[in-house]
Amino acid sequence: MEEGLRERKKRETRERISDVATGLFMARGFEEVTIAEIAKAADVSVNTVFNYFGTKEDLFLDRQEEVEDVPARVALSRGEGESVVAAFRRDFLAAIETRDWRYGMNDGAAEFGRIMARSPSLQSRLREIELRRADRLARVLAAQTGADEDDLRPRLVAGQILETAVLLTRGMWLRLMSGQSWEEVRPWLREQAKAAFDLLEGGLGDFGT
Amino acid sequence: MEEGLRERKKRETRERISDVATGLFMARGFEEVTIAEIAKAADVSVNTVFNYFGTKEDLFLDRQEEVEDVPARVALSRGEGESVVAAFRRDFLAAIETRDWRYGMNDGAAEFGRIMARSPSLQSRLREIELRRADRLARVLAAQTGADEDDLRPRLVAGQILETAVLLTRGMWLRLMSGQSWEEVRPWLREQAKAAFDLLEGGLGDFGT
DNA sequence: TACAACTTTGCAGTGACTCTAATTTTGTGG
DNA sequence: CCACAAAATTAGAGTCACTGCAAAGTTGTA
Repeated sequence: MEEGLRERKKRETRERISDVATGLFMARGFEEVTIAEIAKAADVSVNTVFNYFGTKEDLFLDRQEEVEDVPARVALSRGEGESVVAAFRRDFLAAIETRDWRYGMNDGAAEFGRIMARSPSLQSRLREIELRRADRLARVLAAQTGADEDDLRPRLVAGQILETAVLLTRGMWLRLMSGQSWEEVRPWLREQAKAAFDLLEGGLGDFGT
Repeated sequence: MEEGLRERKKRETRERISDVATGLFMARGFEEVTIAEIAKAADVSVNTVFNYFGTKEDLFLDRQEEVEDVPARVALSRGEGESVVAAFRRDFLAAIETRDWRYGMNDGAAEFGRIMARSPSLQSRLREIELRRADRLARVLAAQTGADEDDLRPRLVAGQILETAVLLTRGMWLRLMSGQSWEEVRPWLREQAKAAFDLLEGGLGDFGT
């Protein structure tokens, strides 16, 4: 299937807008940049920006949406007899070693975190994406375990696991943002991830007594 | 300490605005009502509305914010030797029997849920409140267990517990919204709550194998 | 080359929210 | 009871994300 001129132009325009926007956000922060500026810098009209991106937040969180089904895929592709928690533990610990961008561990992480931290609307949008991730994971788990419609457990399991991953990631961001290098953060993250998944696997039990 | 005329008027104005707004939202939905309408109906200027409520969402979620520290208090007031999970299980199961409004189990729950369900911005605001609840609970837990600054576990425990409560509540809302009576929903909620807290207490272990 | 389909644009809104400068209302000291 | 300060309310003008529509431009196709 050839990519015609029309398709190519559309892709290019979309990428140009996204790149220009990201550059401006990085330089000056999310709230401080208006869509009108982005449009002008990308040499398109404001309406064209909205043709490609439904909201301003989408301009920044584009790639997060793309990987909305990552957790569901982790659950689907786990080994025979491997528990769900085990699969996510393995995936997350591997991500630490490879600095997987799907978990926000790539190079720009500190800057990404700084921008997120200063914009409530971006944070809220990210939470939305995480919510959809959890819902999708829950559907996969429900199908795999044959749980019936009324059973909340698949959704609970999905929620617990993703909440764990989110909190680990948030901790990582905070440390990167405070100026620590990735090599300083990595051991902490490894250790906390292990503790977190242990807690998840073994339960909160008598925590706090 | 007397309540002077000024204080009384302020309180009355605030309540009038909040009541008028809630009434309009109930009748026509959140997005469908403008602040200008609310101001006119409450016989104040638009600016006065913003004097009392920072955002439109706050007009509806006023009471939720008031009880932002409920989970922290549950943790603080638990019995000697009682685990955190046990305390929340107890509190939640009790709430089911008394239809505690703090857990959204009061009479207007179905209508409340319907309005929430149709407004993404309200949902996002509620998530924010829940986030702050979890942060506050985490601080209490950290203090109680003497966990050090780097230890994510208190925040993880807080997150897991509140996520559980949120999902139980969401399930309840969905059922109430679909027309089921409270008497039909209650047994389901009891059962699911027990299962949920069991899962939380004992861990996800080999779920999904 | 003509025509249909699609993309981009301009224009005119709407509505939440902000800022500033009046104007009104309330508490207080003489 | 009367000024005067402090606080509350208001009007007015503006910003910005986002929407809807119709006109203009571009691309694929017969």
